[in-house]
Amino acid sequence: MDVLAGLDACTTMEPDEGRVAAARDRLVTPEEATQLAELFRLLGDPTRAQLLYALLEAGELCVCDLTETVEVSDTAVSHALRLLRTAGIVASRRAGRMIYYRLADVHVRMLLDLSREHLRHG
Amino acid sequence: MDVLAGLDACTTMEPDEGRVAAARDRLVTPEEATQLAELFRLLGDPTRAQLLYALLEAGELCVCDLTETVEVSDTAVSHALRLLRTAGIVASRRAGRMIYYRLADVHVRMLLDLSREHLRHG
DNA sequence: CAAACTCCTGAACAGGTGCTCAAATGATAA
DNA sequence: TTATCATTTGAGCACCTGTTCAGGAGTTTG
Repeated sequence: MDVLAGLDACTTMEPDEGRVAAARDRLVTPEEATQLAELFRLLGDPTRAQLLYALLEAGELCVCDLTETVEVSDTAVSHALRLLRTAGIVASRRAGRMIYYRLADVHVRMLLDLSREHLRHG
Repeated sequence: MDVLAGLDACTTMEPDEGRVAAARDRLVTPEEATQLAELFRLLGDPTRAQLLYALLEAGELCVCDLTETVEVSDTAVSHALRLLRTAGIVASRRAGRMIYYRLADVHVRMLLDLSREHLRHG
């Protein structure tokens, strides 16, 4: 594989506005990388990951249901959910004295789904 | 949205081997969730994330090039790369006294790519 | 009202993480 | 060989993280 394959392309092709724009879109600044790391960091804990995959399967679960899916106290689950909620990874809804959590958006679902595929067929 | 939408389906439809098998494939055990968390944890550090996105853009880079993309010492970069290499996230190749690193497989590239999209259009 | 239930908050602490420094390894050049 | 370059390794340490415990807040039930 050519070490500089991507960078050498300009010696064999004329500049192209479309490709240039696409390359600029691909660039990730240190600030963006840090934001992405923050997202991954939140997914990168066994307790939180189990909660998220439980929500991926069930759609929506209350804290007491989620507590049964992991081996920690309900307090630890609550702390974990607060981190995920603050980061916009999950959303919550009150119904009586129970609070139901769900994955916040389709991107999070795709991320969890793709990662599961990576684990099994990577 | 119905809280138990997924679970109630069996009251309105006959069992279906295809759907049952698909549901079983979707289930993530605590052990799998923990493995996935380990993957996310490794992506969840600003230094490592910057290195990975640099590799995503450039294809292949030596340690000295990678050191220029982050604000830490070459030693810290080496420690970070060892973690990623041990986990099978990056692969390395020696050429003279330089060692070139690249992303290990297409799944990692897709994961980084999808996450970048999440950050920008989520 | 009080009791019961679900969930959240703050404090404290053991354990883990990522950094730098100093030293070592492997490879090329003089 | 000796010197130099690129990278790795191990030690030490400041900082961060996730947990439990104790207590509080909001909601329904008797």
